[in-house]
Amino acid sequence: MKQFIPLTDVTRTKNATNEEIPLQSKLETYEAKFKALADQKRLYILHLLVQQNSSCVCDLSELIDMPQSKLSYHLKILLDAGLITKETKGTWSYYQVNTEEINHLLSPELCCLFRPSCG
Amino acid sequence: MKQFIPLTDVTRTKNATNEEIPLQSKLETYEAKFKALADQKRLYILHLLVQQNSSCVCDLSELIDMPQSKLSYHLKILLDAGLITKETKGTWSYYQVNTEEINHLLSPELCCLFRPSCG
DNA sequence: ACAGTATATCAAGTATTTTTGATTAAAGGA
DNA sequence: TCCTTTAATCAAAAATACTTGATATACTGT
Repeated sequence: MKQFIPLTDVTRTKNATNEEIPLQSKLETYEAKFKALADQKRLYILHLLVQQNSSCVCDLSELIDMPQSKLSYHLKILLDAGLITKETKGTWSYYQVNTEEINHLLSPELCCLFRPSCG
Repeated sequence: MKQFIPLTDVTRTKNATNEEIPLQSKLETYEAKFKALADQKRLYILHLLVQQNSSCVCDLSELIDMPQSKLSYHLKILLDAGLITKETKGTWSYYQVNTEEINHLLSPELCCLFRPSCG
């Protein structure tokens, strides 16, 4: 599995050990993040997750009317891209939007789509 | 071909005729835009375009070392998503980044990747 | 221990996207 | 006019991504 690199580390242009991050690896990271966003179903999952604040797969599965295996597949893509986080409690997996990451990536007006209050 | 809808019309939540834009059609628009960004080659093309300010296909083709037909294919995807604009002069097609659209879509720090000066 | 629930993963099939090389059309210059 | 350049499009092949249904694992409650 591809390792999740936080956006802050990419936009800063230098990583923790003060080395320049080459353009190529920046583009790879962005590609993965935009790929994760490049799907209506996943955008809708993000939208639902924000409104629920935190939700397990089975609850989401009913909200979005999507078979469990399909939902897990899409959640994994969002997770690997660092756009959501996962916390496991017993057999349940609770997913949450990684707001900080979304804010680093998207414009304020677009982030709005992923906030509880506004449309 | 899918019609380009400016982001402003989507984030405003109402269109010109004051009708609510349903979530579904917003998500469709975003999906198209993120799909266009979800590719290393296209991100690099955007990056080059910003630095050149304006460039024709043949010049870009040398900069990026990519066959012409492939480049035209990717440029069309960016164009259809409204992320770049095209101006034809004789046999030449000059492409340019649609800065306004990029600014509406991406965070200020990310937009930085698509500005002449910074990284 | 047993039955039931939650979720991840797998393999196969399907669909979509990308690449490639060729062709076409339109414009410029000798 | 004829040759060259520019760039869009096309069709086929190759590569990716998504869907589906089944299976496996781990936990819950009785």
